[in-house]
Amino acid sequence: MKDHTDQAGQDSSLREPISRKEREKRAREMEILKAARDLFVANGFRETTLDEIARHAEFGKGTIYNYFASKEELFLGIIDQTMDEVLAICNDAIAVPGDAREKFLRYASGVIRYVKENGELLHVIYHELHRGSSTVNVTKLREILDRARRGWEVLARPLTDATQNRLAGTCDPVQLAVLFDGMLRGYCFHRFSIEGSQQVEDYSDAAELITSVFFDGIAERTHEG
Amino acid sequence: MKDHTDQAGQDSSLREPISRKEREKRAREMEILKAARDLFVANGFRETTLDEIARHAEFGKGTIYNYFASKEELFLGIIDQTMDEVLAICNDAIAVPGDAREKFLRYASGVIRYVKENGELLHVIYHELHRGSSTVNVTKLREILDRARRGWEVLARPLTDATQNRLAGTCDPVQLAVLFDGMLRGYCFHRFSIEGSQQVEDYSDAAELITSVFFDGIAERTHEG
Amino acid sequence: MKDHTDQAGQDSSLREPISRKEREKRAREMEILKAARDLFVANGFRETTLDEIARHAEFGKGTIYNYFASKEELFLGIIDQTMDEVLAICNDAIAVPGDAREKFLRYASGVIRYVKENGELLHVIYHELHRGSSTVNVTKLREILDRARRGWEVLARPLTDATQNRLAGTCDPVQLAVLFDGMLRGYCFHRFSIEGSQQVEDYSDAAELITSVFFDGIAERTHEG
Amino acid sequence: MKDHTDQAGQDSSLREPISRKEREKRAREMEILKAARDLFVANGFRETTLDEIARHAEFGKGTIYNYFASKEELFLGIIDQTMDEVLAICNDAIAVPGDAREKFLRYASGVIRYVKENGELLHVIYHELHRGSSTVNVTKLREILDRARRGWEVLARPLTDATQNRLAGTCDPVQLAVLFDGMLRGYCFHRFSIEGSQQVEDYSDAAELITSVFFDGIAERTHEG
DNA sequence: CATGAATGAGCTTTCATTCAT
DNA sequence: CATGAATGAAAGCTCATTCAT
Repeated sequence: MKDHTDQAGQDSSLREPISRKEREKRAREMEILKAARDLFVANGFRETTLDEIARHAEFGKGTIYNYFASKEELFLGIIDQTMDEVLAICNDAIAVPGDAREKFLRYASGVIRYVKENGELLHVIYHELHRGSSTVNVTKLREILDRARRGWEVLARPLTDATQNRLAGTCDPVQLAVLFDGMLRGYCFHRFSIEGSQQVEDYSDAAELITSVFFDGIAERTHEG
Repeated sequence: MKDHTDQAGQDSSLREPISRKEREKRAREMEILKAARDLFVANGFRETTLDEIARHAEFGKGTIYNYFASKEELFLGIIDQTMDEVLAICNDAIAVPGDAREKFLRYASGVIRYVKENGELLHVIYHELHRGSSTVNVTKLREILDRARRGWEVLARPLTDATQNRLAGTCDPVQLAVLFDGMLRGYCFHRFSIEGSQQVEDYSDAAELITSVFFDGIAERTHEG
Repeated sequence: MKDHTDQAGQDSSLREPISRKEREKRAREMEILKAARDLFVANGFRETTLDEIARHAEFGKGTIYNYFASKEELFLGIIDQTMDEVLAICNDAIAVPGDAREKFLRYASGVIRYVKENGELLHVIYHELHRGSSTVNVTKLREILDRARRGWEVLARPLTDATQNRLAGTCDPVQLAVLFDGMLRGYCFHRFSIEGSQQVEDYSDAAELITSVFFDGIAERTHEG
Repeated sequence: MKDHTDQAGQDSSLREPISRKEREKRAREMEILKAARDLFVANGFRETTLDEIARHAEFGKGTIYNYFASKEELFLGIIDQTMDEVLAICNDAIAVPGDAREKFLRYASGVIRYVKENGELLHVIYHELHRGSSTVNVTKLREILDRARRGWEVLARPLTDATQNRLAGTCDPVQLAVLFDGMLRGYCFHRFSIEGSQQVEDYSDAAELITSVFFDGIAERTHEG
């Protein structure tokens, strides 16, 4: 049995040849990222000290530097993580069977749930991204922005079809995806930050509303019938 | 005659009791605000130092403190200014004759122009507001958020009318205003920050697009006719 | 005639050759000294700002500099004043008819009253004097210390007489004056600063006690009779 | 045997559970206190900068803050030290066999030696204490003053006995201790600060003189015999 | 002369980063 | 590798002094 387990371990290691050491290293890296993320979300990037991160991650301060070359790199690691997660939401949404409306509905509820759980992480990230912080590797920054763009491109895909989007051909579908995203983020910021409603409510209504406004608009259809 | 002159003097002094000194003081205060605003927009609040502000404003560091009790107060001064300006855009938009669509179109182009000129000032402000930076006077903070809300309420007014908004009665018009604002800010962030297109283009197209999406949605009207 | 007038002027100048302007100047100087003294006593020298002094003296800050070249000079002015007052107490005491004990009793009550009225002024002065503050003109400092010494010398005078002081000849009378002064200042510091008894009490008891200890000691006279 | 050794090890660790690290930490803390004390004595508390302290202690500025939360805390640490040392002088004096005179003689020479070695530390401390610097924790301040009082109470103890003190019953013995202390401090201030005689002289003469004045007074005993 | 706005050197304190253990 | 004490550059802020009015 023991051998078998080992072999199983080896099998998986054939795909990802990760030794125990390597696995532990990754695990510790994740723990650090988790701790830092919590604090960045709660207090912002500049406002969070490495002492706090180390204490919260239950590691020595020096250890953090064995995993991330600087506080900035640590932040970039979090952005990487986040970008992956957001991209996953996009891909998940796009995989939903049905028309664009259903895919966007899924995206909307995915994002709202994510913001509810991760707070202003996206806000903090965009804030830091925006100010091309002098120290950040410009290459790295471009790469991150590219990944953000990729999310919108994924969302834009169903909108290229004229049956899904009456504006197809007249305007950039990515643009439209950006607008949808804007509504979502506007909604989240208003609801979670300004109004601060933290009670666990159903937010599928909100997702429905936003999707409905996006696809149908709010105007009375006077010309119908 | 003497009385008359005196009274005339008093009359004008009632309207403009502002001495040259006072005027110069105000002017310098505006210069400082302008310099600080530039830097806050470019680099964020925390990342801007008072030395930089002083240098950029071409004043001594101490002078800044003669006008604003702290860096925080200076920032609050900028927020005040900004809130006034944004509220002015709202009121200007609402005063446009015609239906809600025309008012929102005006608001959209107003905001886009404002962001083009002032950069991500709003973004920076919301970022700081949100984190309720410990030192900020809580009363002051609430007051600022109230003023933000007031802007949305102004915008929401034309949406309370069912002829303007098919959703009137089913959802909060302020919510809708927030969504519209979200699209606008999403658009601006995408265009000015991410893509960084700074060339002076016409952005009435963008305003039209956003307004159109908001009122008519992007869906094909298959059921028409 | 001119000479004469001048001389008369000089003569009277010893009494009052002082023009209105000069008189007003002196008066303003005194006002500034008074205001500064109040604040130095209350808060110490370093802790008192020139803004406070100007406000309390009801003069512009620049005006202070027309009368005193620096904050330090202002402080030296106060020291001058104080030294004069303390020397006056010494001289007043020494002029009392009777033996040394009566003179010292008068000195003691004079000092206690002075400290009661002027608070820790002497303490503040000695504190600043002691640390040969780098900026203080060394000549000025020596001069001040000389004046302090002069006070003790005045007090020491009646102690040079062997009928007044059994130790005359064996120890320096100035030393003894210093010890008496030490008791006085120890008493005042303890009573006014440590215990903080501010109620207007009679302090002739204290003066009597101190004088009595100084002249008679506290030991039981077992060998009397 | 093993247990025994272990236990022995534990026993000694109970008495001295101080690791090398801990010992070194204490040693560095002492070094910082020593450096700060030197400078505070020489220049006063307000006039000493943390840069100077760091330089004189041969530590980085930040290191000081690893040991003391603020300049104020550092000063309080010094006060603690000093109060302990002064109290030790009191207790040592009181433990001397013999009558009050012998105890006070010991106290006098102890204080003179202490002041000679530590300069006007006490003067600086009292100066700061008195002005109840706004930031100082009031509780801490009261505690310090209580400790000062305790020293006087210790000294006052032998004076409660009527055979030692002809004034017992008529005046507070603590008061008398304060007067003795005043003479001592007056003497030290005069000798070490004003006159600045730094040569290593014998000062038992001074202690004798002060004690003699305190117990016997300086008056000629005309009524004797 | 009186004034007080402007000034910048200098203060205390924080914190990302290094490195000896 | 993990650690956290040591570090000093850099931050926000104060205030004695100057000088144009």
